[in-house]
Amino acid sequence: MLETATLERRNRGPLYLQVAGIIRREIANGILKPSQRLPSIAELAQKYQVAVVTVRQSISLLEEEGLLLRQQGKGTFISSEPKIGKWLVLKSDWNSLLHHLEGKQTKSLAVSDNVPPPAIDVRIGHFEGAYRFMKRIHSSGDIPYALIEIYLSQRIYDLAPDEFDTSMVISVLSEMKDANTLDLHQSIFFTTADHETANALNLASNAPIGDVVRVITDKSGAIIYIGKTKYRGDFVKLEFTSRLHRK
Amino acid sequence: MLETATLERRNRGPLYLQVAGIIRREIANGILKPSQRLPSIAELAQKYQVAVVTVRQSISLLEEEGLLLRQQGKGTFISSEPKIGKWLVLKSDWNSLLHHLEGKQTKSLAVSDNVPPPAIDVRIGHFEGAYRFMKRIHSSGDIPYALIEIYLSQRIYDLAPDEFDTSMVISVLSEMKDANTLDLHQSIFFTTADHETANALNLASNAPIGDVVRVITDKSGAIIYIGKTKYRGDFVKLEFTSRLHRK
DNA sequence: CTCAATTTGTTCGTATGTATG
DNA sequence: ACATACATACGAACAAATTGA
Repeated sequence: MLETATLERRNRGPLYLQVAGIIRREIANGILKPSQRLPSIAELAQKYQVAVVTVRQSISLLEEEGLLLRQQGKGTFISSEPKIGKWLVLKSDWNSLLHHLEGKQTKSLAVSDNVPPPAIDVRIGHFEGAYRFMKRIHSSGDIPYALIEIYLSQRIYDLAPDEFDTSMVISVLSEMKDANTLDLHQSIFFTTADHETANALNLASNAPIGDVVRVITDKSGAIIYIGKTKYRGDFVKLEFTSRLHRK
Repeated sequence: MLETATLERRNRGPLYLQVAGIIRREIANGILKPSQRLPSIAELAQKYQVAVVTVRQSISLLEEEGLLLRQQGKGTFISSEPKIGKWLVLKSDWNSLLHHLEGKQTKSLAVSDNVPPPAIDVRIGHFEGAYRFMKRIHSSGDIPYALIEIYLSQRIYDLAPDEFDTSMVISVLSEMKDANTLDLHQSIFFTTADHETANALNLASNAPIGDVVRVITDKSGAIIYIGKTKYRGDFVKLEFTSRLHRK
């Protein structure tokens, strides 16, 4: 009885896509490096316990994507300039959230006033009245890398509507008085792109994405900001840095 | 012009799996709530632009997974106790990393001494000599939720080998002198399970996971710890909390 | 230079799975 | 439930390019 090991024969989609996914990820993560030679197709087939033809199909797909280069008689090589594995690094502490706009564009998709706040399954704080809703896409160069839904307390929005409309919301918030009494809560989920996100970010509907929910509360515990951001998994990495201080 | 919208007709696997994935995700994210009634199969087919039979196939799969309950003549309902969407919350700041072991088990998979450090593509710090390698699985109840590979500076390990072998490494580190001069760098990637991770965590090979790389440096900038952790996306969420302090 | 070994490329055939009407 | 079309997975045979003995 052969152990199929890693690959799911049922319910998880075509084998050749699973194999392609594994190799694609190894390239993205730098395990396979540019110009490096892949094991022969026969070896890969042995490794993953699939037919040679199936591996070939995976390889063909990755070649179309520009990640691999095949040479008859020589072997298969990682492209010297794979368009993958170049991470957009987002440092996600308070200070760094502010200046991450150089070379990046924001496009507004939707806006509406006096919206009820979304369900937040935590006891982070309490809601206050109505919120202003804004949906935006962030791009870096040509590449859309995040889809964000913002709920900003209407009370806060009305303090500086023009600025909130044209600038990054968190950036504007940080310029306001009492800004240093605000708390930032970030929840990170690892999931796959839904319908809308896949469209907006030009992804397949099962592509891995990061779902980050940011909630900002003021010193009274009122929730003044909720931001739900979906990041492309193949392009974005988040970074957090902290100094140990024991309690 | 019909909107195919979300679903990929090519190269992304069977339609019924894509549809099942969408519904599964909506349950996990709380968009569809326990005991709630699903739209009729005909409506779903209309919504996703696929054949009725295809939706039926998706529904059957989710019923097998225990997420849905079908009642002839009434409709399809979200299970009242879906085994999904109940998050294991890991607070990932320094203090919280220490006590996150109640009700959780750690199993050691591999250990080896004097290993060269892995490639770290950053200028976080400098390596020092050899490292001790440890591979572990963390479980909560019956559920394995993380696979972690640890590289601990051999110099540090030799200070308290027994404790590092039996306890959580970061926890032991924090008990050592000069602990409050240590810096923690966390990088978070959104990706899909590879071969080994899928096996270890009992996942399909393309399931979404979070890949967190933690690097700890001492005050001289020496890298004393590298931890590469892969978290199950369907079970783990990370939380970060911070207070705004403007510079 | 020739030959053998290796590796990818191409083309059959066949069985099963998937999607639709 | 059935019929049809297409996709997926496998194995096998042979062709073409590369390498090194």
